[in-house]
Amino acid sequence: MMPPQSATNTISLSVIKTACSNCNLRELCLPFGLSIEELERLDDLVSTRRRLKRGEHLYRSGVPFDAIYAIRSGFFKTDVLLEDGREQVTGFQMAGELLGLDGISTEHHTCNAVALEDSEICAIPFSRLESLSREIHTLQHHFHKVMSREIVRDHGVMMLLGTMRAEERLAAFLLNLSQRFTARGFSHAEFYLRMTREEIGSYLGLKLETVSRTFSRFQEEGFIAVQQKHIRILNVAGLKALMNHRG
Amino acid sequence: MMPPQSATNTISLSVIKTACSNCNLRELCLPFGLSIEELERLDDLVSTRRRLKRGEHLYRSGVPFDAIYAIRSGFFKTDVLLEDGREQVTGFQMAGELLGLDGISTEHHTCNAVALEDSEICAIPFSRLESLSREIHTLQHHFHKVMSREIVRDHGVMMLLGTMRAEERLAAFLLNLSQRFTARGFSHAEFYLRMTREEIGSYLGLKLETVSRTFSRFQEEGFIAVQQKHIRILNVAGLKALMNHRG
DNA sequence: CTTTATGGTTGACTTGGATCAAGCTTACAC
DNA sequence: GTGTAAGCTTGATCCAAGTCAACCATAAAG
Repeated sequence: MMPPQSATNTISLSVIKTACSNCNLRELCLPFGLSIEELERLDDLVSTRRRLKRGEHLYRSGVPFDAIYAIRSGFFKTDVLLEDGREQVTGFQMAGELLGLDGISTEHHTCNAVALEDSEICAIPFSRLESLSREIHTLQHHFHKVMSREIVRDHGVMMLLGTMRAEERLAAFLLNLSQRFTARGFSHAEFYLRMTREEIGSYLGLKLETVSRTFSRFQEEGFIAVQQKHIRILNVAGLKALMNHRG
Repeated sequence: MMPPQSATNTISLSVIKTACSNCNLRELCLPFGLSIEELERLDDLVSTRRRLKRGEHLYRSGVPFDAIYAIRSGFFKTDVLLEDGREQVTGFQMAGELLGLDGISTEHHTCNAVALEDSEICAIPFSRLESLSREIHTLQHHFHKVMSREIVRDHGVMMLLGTMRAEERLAAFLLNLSQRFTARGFSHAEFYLRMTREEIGSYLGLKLETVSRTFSRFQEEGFIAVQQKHIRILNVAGLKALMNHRG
């Protein structure tokens, strides 16, 4: 499906709806901290919108890089594939988060980004982002913070994969999702998983059976209620306690 | 030990030696791709040098961030600690590589950086780096590439921790070190490990005994010769082959 | 030189999570 | 509706890596 083409009499409304300055995610996304005038300059840059169906790739490993992407709605995974077919999911991204930072390094994307539900993204041409951030200090600094935050997040994943047991990994995963849904105004205690057990397993360095069994165990112990992809967190403290218990 | 204080008659020599423009690591480090004039502007910024003894911290998790650091000589590890004492080594860094990018996000460092041998670093005040990269496009772009490269590296570590077996992890680790030593003009086949088996294990998500046993197995199979921290790689192809064999 | 501490190796045994396998649930295509 | 495929759950078994323990190597301190 193509982005809606505006008829002449509706252009202004459509433009307003597309702009960063009117996006309700702006405090989570790249515009964070910008003034009104600065925001308007960013609007010029973020002109391209694109809708993706569930299962569609936003980009694939190896393709030339020229833009980063802000998620306007929907849910994505990024993954890296080894030659022998093994997959590592490197992250799950939701509204307001940026995709594509991996491509700056070599000017080619180094992972795949796949929509896990129907989604909408804003493309931000990278060379234009660099020019603009040479002019707008706040934008420059915020962009640096976003990249750095990604590095810090990655360290957290390394910690998880390197030192935690299956229960701890899954508890950390659920608490992280919960916290991010909350930041977006959704319930912290109830949500639908957009990814399969296999994708969760790949992200957490576990097999899908282990993910499934661990969910069941959490349910037996009253920490959560699971029904396929529907999760209710019943005992946040319990999940947190799981994580600081032994190595 | 303090950095050498120059007497008046030796200042110019000392300054020349300290400058990026005369640093033999410049093609591996931040100055990559800069013109002579641009390099000289970077020199003004990278004024502070610091020596660290083996075991000394360059920074600690939690301390305010104000500079990133280029390694001029030596060897570092970065690690993250969990409250219960578990450690995850997030990387090993050598000459020409940057440390401290994790601190930009929250304006506080989020990991520890420790010298694994006597080392020397150049401190680059971050706000001045941002100003200068608003003026020098090449510097800005290269800095973005360096941050992005770190993200890509982290994805590689996730792949390693999430999907590889002990043998594959250790082979990947040795090949990575070898390749980085080569890029610095050292032998690709013979080097001293600066870190303990425990630190290797922490980085690779293995226990020190497993690291030790896997080294021994590699030796039995003729891939390497190990004597404590001294490593000779005898069969690069063999190590590479280990990695693409099954999941 | 000897002592001591830190780090490395190796062996015996255990275990958490993988593997293999069967059956179940849900959603969608026809 | 019914059939089918994809995804999830659960059980039985296995094995790679962890744990526990003893001993060895090297380097620094006295």
